[in-house]
Amino acid sequence: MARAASTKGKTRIQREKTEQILDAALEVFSTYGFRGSTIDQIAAEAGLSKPNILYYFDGKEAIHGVLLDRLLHKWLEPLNQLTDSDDPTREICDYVMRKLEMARDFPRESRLFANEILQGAPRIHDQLTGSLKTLTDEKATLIQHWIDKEKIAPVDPHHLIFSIWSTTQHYADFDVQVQSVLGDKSEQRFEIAADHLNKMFRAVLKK
Amino acid sequence: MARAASTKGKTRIQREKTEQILDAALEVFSTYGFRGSTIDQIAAEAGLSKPNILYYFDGKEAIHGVLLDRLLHKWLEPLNQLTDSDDPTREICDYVMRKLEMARDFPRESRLFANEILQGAPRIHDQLTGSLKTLTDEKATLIQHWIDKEKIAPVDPHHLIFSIWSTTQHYADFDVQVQSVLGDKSEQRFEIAADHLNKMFRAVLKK
DNA sequence: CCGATTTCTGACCATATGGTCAGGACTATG
DNA sequence: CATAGTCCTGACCATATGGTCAGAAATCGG
Repeated sequence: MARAASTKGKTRIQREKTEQILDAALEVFSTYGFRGSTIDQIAAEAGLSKPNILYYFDGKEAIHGVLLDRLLHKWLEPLNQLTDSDDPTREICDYVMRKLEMARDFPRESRLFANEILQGAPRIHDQLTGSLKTLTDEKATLIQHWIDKEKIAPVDPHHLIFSIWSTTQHYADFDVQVQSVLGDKSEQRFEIAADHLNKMFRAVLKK
Repeated sequence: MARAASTKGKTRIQREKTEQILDAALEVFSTYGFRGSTIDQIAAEAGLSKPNILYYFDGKEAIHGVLLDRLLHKWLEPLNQLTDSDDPTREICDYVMRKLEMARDFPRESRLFANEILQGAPRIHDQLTGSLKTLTDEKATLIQHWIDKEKIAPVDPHHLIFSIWSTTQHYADFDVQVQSVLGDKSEQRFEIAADHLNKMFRAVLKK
């Protein structure tokens, strides 16, 4: 256990440096994945020395673990907000917009998650089959209710959710590709994406 | 230059071993990304010694390069097949199905590509802004023609293509997550995905 | 079956990397 | 301003990793 980490967030310096390190680590891990990242890179990004990093955290794995914990919480939040409503289409489209905003505002978190999943999710497999599955099943049931009440068109709820996840996260995870293909029209990519996805999911859900 | 690579694919052994190495490398690189993979891993996967690997290839980078070259060719193929037709909706849905089949049959290639893009596409940036952009622009123009002729509903062609890419590749790149969430219903995931995506894109394109 | 060529290996090297540690520098507090 | 505790560093270590090389082993053509 790193000397400082145990008494978590006690002093001002501890709080500041911890955040500084986590921010740098997010930058590095989200780009190169866990195995492709080095403590030296994180140290350089944070403007600290390697031993200083290891003064605050037990090691590379520990830093990564904290980031994943925070991430998963943040990740489930938008879906959590999906609740029953008189206007299910609007409710679902609002969810799509929240996810797209996350892709725009927190692309590093999205890429960290993508990297982890791509590599087989060795460190978050339990959460995937646990809290993520539970929440997804719950919301899929809600969507099925809407279908049963004939408020939206019949769609497979789980795969609808997959489509929402994939289309929105694409703008974070594959941003390099999106910008390359769009060229000079890249600037407004999120506005146009919002319009497009809104249209698309409305069409899918329309009875 | 590796002694064998220069006289490319001359002898039988060279052809066999080269393929053996590339297959092992695809397995490793697609899982751990370029920086996270080691020659030792590739050697172990291929059942060869490290120096033997380096007898056939100039180094880690060279192996990765060959894989990316092959990948990009394979990647552009399904989109290439998108041509003018009396039934644009069917034409586009066929493309969606081809992409989904690729996600199912060549998940390693999809993940290799995803890893490369996630890490900022340092090695294929030129192809992204070159051949990929050219082809995508061309097909976007075709789609725009269909819209102008009022054969399909008005959609942003580029973002429609992004939606196709993301929804289909999701089943390869995020397969661990998909299976975790679906649980025991994972078995038929590709059949249900095909049905769902078919419905979805038909709804989007319907006038 | 013999010499020439190709294929393969163990031993080795330089560097990178995760991590440790003794002790010095700094800071908050009485 | 003394000092107890916190914070930080240079030097160091063990292992991992990309890559090399001399020569052994296998293969091939005649």
